[in-house]
Amino acid sequence: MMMPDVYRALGDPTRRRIVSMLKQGSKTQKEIVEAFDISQPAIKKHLTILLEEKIISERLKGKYRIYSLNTNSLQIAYQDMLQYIAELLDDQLVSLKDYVERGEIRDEQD
Amino acid sequence: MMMPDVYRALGDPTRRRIVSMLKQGSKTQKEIVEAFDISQPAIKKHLTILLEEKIISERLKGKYRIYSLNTNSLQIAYQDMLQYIAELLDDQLVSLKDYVERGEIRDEQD
DNA sequence: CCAACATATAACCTAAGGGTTATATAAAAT
DNA sequence: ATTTTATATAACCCTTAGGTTATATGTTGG
Repeated sequence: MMMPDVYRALGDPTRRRIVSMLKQGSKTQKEIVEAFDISQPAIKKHLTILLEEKIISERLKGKYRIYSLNTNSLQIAYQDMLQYIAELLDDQLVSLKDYVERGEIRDEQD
Repeated sequence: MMMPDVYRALGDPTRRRIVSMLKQGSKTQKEIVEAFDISQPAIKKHLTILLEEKIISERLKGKYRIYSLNTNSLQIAYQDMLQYIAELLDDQLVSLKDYVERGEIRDEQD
């Protein structure tokens, strides 16, 4: 089991479309398949990846599989990214300091 | 030339590590290479991709190439992703707004 | 000038990603 | 009980991504 990777999950345009679809509400696999031009197994693979990365969740209803957004994970992903940017900006101040201190004299390394 | 895709740039863990390194300050290619277990050409490829997506920039200093974060672009990149996720979450984002306004996160710069 | 160093580039390998078709399985409908 | 429907799975193809080694190019120090 690996750490959920939102970059992996959302890195593919088809998966982003699926996720966007699910924003409108839960959908069966069949409904999702019909919304795309690609085959059912291909869609299934995308769904599996989204499940693995916890972006969506799945429940059974008879012969149907119903997929919905996992808002919890998305929210966490969102916060992680915000945090990341925040840290970046903070460090940037340090970096500026670093630049001033070390200046252009960078060829005296070893 | 291919479609600029921030997920492409940040989708690879090695590239994210490089970005994290550069958060600490500018580095020569050599310094970056030495921080990883992979070969110089491999690192070079990652740097090229980050350059293409404008996440980093490069300047020459004699025989050295010095890489630094393009803070603005990185920020925009993350904001794009955040925007996407935010749209997915819509109403759920109230608590998040709260979180942001608490001042732990500064998502604007001067 | 020459040797050493930093980087660039070419050629190649392998694994993974995204797609396919064909077929198996499970639930529902007839 | 059979057929239809929804989903799962297997086997395969093609392209790309990420890595390698070997070598060329450019810059600097001795």
